[in-house]
Amino acid sequence: MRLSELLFVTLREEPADAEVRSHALMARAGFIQKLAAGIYVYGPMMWRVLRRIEGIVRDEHDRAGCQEMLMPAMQPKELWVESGRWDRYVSEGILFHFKERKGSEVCLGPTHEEVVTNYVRSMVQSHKQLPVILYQIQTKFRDEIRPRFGLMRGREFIMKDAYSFDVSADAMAESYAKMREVYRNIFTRCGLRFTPVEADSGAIGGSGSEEFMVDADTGEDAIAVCRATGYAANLEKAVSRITPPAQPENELAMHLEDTPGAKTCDALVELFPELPLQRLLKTVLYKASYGDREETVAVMCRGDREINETKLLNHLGAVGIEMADENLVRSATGAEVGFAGPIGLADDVRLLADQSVVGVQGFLCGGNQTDTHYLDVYFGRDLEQPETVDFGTVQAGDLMVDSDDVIEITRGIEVGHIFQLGTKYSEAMGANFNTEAQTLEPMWMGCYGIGVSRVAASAIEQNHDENGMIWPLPIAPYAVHLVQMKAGNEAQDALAQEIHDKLEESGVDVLWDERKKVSPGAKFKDADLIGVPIRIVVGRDAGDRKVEWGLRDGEGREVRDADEAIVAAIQMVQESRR
RNA sequence: CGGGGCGUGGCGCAGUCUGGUAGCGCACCUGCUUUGGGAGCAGGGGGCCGAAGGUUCGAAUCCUUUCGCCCCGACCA
Repeated sequence: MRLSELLFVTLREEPADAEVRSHALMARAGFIQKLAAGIYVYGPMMWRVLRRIEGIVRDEHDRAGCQEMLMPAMQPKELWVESGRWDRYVSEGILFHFKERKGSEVCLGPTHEEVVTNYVRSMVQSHKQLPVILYQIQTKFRDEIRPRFGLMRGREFIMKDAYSFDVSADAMAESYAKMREVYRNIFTRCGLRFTPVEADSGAIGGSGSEEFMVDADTGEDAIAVCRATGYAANLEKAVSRITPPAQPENELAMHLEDTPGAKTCDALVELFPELPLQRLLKTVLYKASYGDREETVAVMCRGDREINETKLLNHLGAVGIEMADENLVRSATGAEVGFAGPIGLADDVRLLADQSVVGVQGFLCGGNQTDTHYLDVYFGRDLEQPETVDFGTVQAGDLMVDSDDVIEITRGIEVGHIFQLGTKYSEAMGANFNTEAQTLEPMWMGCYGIGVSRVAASAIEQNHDENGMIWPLPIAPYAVHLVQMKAGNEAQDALAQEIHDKLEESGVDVLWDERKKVSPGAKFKDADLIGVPIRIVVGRDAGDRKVEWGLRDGEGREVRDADEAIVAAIQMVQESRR
């Protein structure tokens, strides 16, 4: 492709609203253009990248026996009421929905469990038709609370979603295992460094679930990993072991102390410097909602630990939880915010404890009166230890549950998520099949998502330098950037044309910069910015059939014979497709 | 949802406090020169200053309303 014939515009300055590198670079290079918050135009160059990623996704799915299809983006409310998700998605505000002409309500699909289940329940009647795995690549819509980071968290984005249907839990697990392999292959082929992690299944529901995280410091998700054992889990889900603090030297009677203004653990530590932070138990109040009712929940937790709201939410089985506001704290504790404790809470408050309190004795906790705390409190003696569950957030340095290996915390970008849904949707929506024994049973489902546009953004987050993007060859918009120094020079024109033609004939996509009146410096800057992985420069040695060969990441720069360069490029491209 | 900030040629910004009819850099167009890391000179085109209403002889600038965008926060007691 001749660059002079493309709609190709690069900016010297970064757009003011770009926060992460991938966003800034893609915008500068004209790959994307913002239309509204979290909504982007994919330019021709970007679309080439997305199609490459889609190609790999398709190839791996098809190879595993999955079948591609396409479902509507517009979905009737009725389906979502059937699955029971309408109210939750609407109240969380992430569903784009509207009334159509006749007044019935419609949403723009954020995901397609309902539609695919509806489709399959009428298409599949017999166990003989199972298993089946369907997938599609399509634009999804989510009215994110706060879209940001360019393509990383948009309100409209491209997603591949797949759904498996099986006759039993075991068969579902087999499909799931197959898809896990498909995912590993896809991300490996895309040239990404990634970590599969155990995950919480969230609003989609279900049991087993793993996320595929692209390793990146700018990632929105925190991950707990243990190098020794290979354990890796999303922080929402991660579990660990911590050791209880030393027991107090002598047992004193519980008593109330004045702690004026000491509303935080930090303030209390200053007030009682001899007391270790681990022997300070905070009590955090939450408002849990269950759709039809609400409940106030108090959770005790060690002063040096933090509560994991996802674990709490899951344990409670609530639709949502949020930190209690000032008024609720006052009515539950009788005190201002900052003095909540387990003793003397209002009757309707449910008291729980995180496992970090296990073995803590002689501790400090809130007095449920403004400006007071209890000191030297003992479980068993002064109060019953409340129901104790793991509600804690893993911290760097924690130990594995079943070994003495240490856990560390890293960050990643979630590009894929696979779930075992079980029969949640098939039961709710009556997606049943006839068994060999002539009984009717719900299908066992799995669902599997890949953020295609996010894969592109995370590839740049992982591969760039101060000059621009560096695309992994398998997903690069072009494989070879042919930079012609001086357009109009006879020898250069002839050699560049020849290289271009030979590469294209071999199926290698070439971007040929033959722009006139553009200085060599500008051409190099543009080439660096758009990050095509292989670069061949046709310049002053064109008469001798010599070119400069180099990779965008700076490797292997040398003067080569033109024919050698052609062969080398073809070979690299072919290798990258395996 | 709470707080803060910003909307001025395609992009990045100044001008707003102290009203007088819009400017700079990049990009773009024409010509000449230039050609291995964002070339030089000369000439040129393009903006009802987010929108609506108000104050005024006069509004990018002051007042009111509204829309959009960005950032931070959403309280670990």
